[in-house]
Amino acid sequence: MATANPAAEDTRTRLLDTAGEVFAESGFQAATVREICARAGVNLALVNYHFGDKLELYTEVLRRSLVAGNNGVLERARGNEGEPEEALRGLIGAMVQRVCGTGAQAPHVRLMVHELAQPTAAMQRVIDEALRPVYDRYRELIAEIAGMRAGDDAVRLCTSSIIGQIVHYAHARSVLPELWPELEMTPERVAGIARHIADFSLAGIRKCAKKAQKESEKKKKRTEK
Amino acid sequence: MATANPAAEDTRTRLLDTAGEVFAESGFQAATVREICARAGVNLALVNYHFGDKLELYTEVLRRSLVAGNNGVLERARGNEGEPEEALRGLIGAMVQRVCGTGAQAPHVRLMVHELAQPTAAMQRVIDEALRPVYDRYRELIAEIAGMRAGDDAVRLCTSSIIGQIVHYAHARSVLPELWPELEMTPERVAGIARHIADFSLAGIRKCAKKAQKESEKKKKRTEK
DNA sequence: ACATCCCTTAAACGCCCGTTTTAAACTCGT
DNA sequence: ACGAGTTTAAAACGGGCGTTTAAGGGATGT
Repeated sequence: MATANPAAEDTRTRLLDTAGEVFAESGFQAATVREICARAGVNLALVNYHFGDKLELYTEVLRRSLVAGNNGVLERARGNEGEPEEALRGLIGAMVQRVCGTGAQAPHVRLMVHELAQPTAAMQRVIDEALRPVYDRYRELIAEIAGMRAGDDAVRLCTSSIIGQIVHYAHARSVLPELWPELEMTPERVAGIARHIADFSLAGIRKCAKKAQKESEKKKKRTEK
Repeated sequence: MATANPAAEDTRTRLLDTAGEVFAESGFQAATVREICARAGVNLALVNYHFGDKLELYTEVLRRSLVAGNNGVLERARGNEGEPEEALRGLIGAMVQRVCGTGAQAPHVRLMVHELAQPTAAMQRVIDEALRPVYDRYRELIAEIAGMRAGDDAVRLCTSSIIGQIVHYAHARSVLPELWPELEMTPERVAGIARHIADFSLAGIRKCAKKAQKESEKKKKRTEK
């Protein structure tokens, strides 16, 4: 056995990259092995030779995408320990940049959009490796800012509110140009969107915190009576 | 010609209803004519007899869904003219109920989710009849609340924030039970989600309004100098 | 009663899919 | 230099899809 053909790794990688693009465009079901191989400039049988079948190719694409996708998002928020508001801003900024970006990161997000619309067997892995860590990190930060516990319903609602605002730009990508024709995703615009979501959400979180405080005071009074 | 066979209308309707369910589950591409006919208990060829082909069946399903879907959403917000905040709360409540509802309205939303993930030729109709009216109504209300114009970027950002929060519950439907296992979509819970989004967003909108006011004052000062 | 027309049925067609097979080309240890 | 082992190429296979076709009911108007 021993040394593999040096071209083989190239072909395998090229196949993975191209598959990532095609799966990102069409989703797992609608993407075809023929399309992937044609675009990669490799033979049709290579998918089965290198990966066994279409599903394993997809799984490998998704695995690589998850590894590459999480790099930098959670880390960007780790830097500002002790300043939860700045950490939240950093996390929102990183995610918005990923979601709205038009560069190499776009396939990662579009893969997720398809996976959410039509989950495959790989969904559980996506949840555990990509979604839950981010979701939990948001809850931590929001709980700290609002002075609540990460398990509180109010914290979870705020978390959904923030994530919803961000991923909306991924899901609405195909219709936003119709509803907001002037919108162009320049770096400044992306930063502006992130700033808006952070400001908007911090105001919302503080409102939730006040509301919860009032209610707990009411409860206190009630028990005192 | 005159009187059509009464059974014909039945099968046509049954086909439409079943197709709505199947398309909502799988999307246009992944749904199969055979599955639809089998579930409806009708012959395979009837899709082509009654509708011509799969795409026209889908278009008709979508058309009916759009008609049924818009009924009540915008109307519920029309009642409170002159009180934009209450109108906004009503609009958010109606949309959340539709998105989170588990009843007959669920297919409508899921159709949209699939259409967004993988747009078909019917996308333009979806935008014009379902999305733009709601989007514009949000902009009107937000502009009124914030004291801005509906065309302002800040208003559009707030609109995306609100819509994003709401439709998040549609897109995340397949993963939310994993991330928030205790969540059950009881009517009270749905109402609570709507209330949260309204409170959260009104706080965000007011923050945006303040920010815009400060900036316009700064500009004023700058021009005075 | 019969002819008419709309509706339904069952079977088949052609196409594209994922996958497999067969043979040719290439690489590398000896 | 050469043959064993590995990688590529091309064609074909079986299956599921949307769609079509040709024939079979069944109520209706005369």
